[in-house]
Formats: sequence, C-alpha cells, structure tokens
Amino acid sequence: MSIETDIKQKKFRSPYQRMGLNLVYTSNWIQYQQMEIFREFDITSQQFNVLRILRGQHPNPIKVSDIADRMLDKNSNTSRLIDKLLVKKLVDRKSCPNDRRAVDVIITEEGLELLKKLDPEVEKWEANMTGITPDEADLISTLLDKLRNSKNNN
Amino acid sequence: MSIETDIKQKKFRSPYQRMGLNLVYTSNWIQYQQMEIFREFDITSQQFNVLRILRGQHPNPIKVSDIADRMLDKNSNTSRLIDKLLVKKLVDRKSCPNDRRAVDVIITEEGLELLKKLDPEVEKWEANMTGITPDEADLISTLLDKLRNSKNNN
DNA sequence: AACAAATATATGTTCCAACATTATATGTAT
DNA sequence: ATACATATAATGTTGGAACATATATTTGTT
Repeated sequence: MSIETDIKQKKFRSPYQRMGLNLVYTSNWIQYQQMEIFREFDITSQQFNVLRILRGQHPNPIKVSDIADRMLDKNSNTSRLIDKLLVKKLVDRKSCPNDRRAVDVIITEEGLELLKKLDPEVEKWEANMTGITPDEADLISTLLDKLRNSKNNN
Repeated sequence: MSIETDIKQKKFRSPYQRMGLNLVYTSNWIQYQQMEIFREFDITSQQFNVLRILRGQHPNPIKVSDIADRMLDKNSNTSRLIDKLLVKKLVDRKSCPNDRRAVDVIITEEGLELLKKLDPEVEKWEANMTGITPDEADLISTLLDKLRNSKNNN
C-alpha cells in the first residue's frame, strides 16, 4: 500500500511533506514489528540498541556518555536504561578508574547469549524485506544522509 | 553527516540493517526538530497530527475510529488525545446520531486559528530541506512504500 | 426475540519518556 | 591555589505510552 492509502490522505502540500510523513510512518511500522520480536525476550528496542552497542565494544568497557552518542534516540535516558539491563544481569557497571565521574559499562556473558538468541530472529525479519533490492536500500540510506545535511541541521 | 558517523558504527550486517537504523534515526531527528516548533504552541506532534486530520474534514465531523485510521502512529490512544484537545478548546465532541456508540469530532475555530499560526512555521521548516530535490523526496516515498509491501506485511 | 459476536469508545494501571535538577568530579583562568 | 565553569551521571517529577479491561451500542445468527 502507498502512504496515501495507509493514512487515507490524498493530497500533500509538497513532496517533502509526503516524504516526511512517510518516513515517520514507516519508522513506526518498523519499530512495532521489531517490538514483537523483542517482547518475547523481555527487552525493549532501546535496550536492544544498548546491548548491540556494548557487544560492538566487547570485551572493552564503554562509558555511559559514549553509549548515548551511539544511540538511535539521542534523547534517551541512558542511565536508567543501564539500570534496567543491570537488574536483568545483562550488563555490568563499575566506576571508570581514569575519570571518577564516568561509569564503565560492559556486556555480560548472559547479555551476549541473549543477543545470540535474538540475532537469528532479527535477521529473519530483515530477510523478509523483499520489497526493495540491496541497491535500493543503499539508495535510501544515501538519500536520508543527504536529507539530514539540509540547512536546518542542528 | 552519514549514519556511520552519527551513530559511530562502521560496519553493518547488510544494506537492509543500515537502512533500517538510518530510517529510525532520521525519523527521530525529524520528530525532535518539529517538536521544538510545536512546543511553543503547547501541543504535541500527535495532537498536531489529529488537528490536521480534523481540518482535512472540516466542516464535516469525523469519528474517533476514523481519526485513528489516519494517524501516523496506529497504536496511539485517540480517545485521550481528543480529551487533551477538548480541554484546550481546539476540538468539539458529540455523540454520533447514526451510531450512538460512535463520537463525532470536529475542529473548532480556535483550532483552525492555531493551525493557521503553525502552518508557516512548519512550512518554513520544510523549506529548509535543501539537501534533497523534490524528485528525490518522491523517490524516497516510492521506495518506502515498496519497503512496507515486503513479505512481512501484517 | 434472544443471545452471541463485533464495533466504538472510555478507563485503569503500570511503566517509560521528557525535562529539569542535583551531586560529584574535572578542567581552566586568574 | 582558589573560584568558576564544564562534564558526567543519577535522580525527582510530571505526563504520556502501552496494554488490558470495561461499558455501551450495533450487528448477526438461530
């Protein structure tokens, strides 16, 4: 279905407005689909995002502020996200020796195992994106990068 | 900046994964920027979404469930959104004569005036999307439509 | 006509998001 | 060296999101 039928709107002010609405709509669509996967494993998509970032650094620790820098949602409260993951024993946390303001976070073996169980599910979902070719996926990425480089960049 | 530098991730599992992350990241980016506009007018982006839908029907009323069908976030609690708008006197609500389960909602003059003040702000923001051409915006829309028509459509 | 199922909206509850503030440590300028 | 600014993380608070459930009305079935 096109965005026109999905949100039952025929006319748009401009190609940019239509694209913007389509972008937000499609992002919601993706996130709700992935949420269904994560729910079975009792984590949220933001917690998954953090775990993947931590795995990317494993076995090195990474500071809370560096995690925040890498997140998709730059306004998320990383401190409390780590709290949740800590309770589930998916991460460890200890004060950073070099800078006693900072806190080093590291993924646990349990966390790595959870990701190992999640990986095939997420990959299976991604493999269903048959509507577009890999080249078209790259094209979307390129265009989105260009979009964010518009004047209103801040 | 590219998504690689924005989330400080060099490698991706596939073009699809990179596109998905880029999509969610860009959607968040758009929504936070627009939130800054809406904040000055004391509404949320979801409330703005509802008001625009209502204006599209004006002067006809529209049922709550039909509003929900047209929203960008299909899981939003439309009932409570209307409550908020009602308190601000931006919409009116009355029982639908044909179907007494349903509720007819209509935008007030005050609501229309608010949109009139918001329109130029939103258009000004859209006009700053100079990074891509109108044709490229259309291309993104087309590709996103195709993406959502993938197998995992449900 | 009676009852079950479906539809439309509202509400209850729990947890998370958003925003501001605080606490502590580090950097910097005089 | 001290005062002040900045950086880093945690916390307090308020309102909204997510999910389940309730209530009223309509539709469909026998």
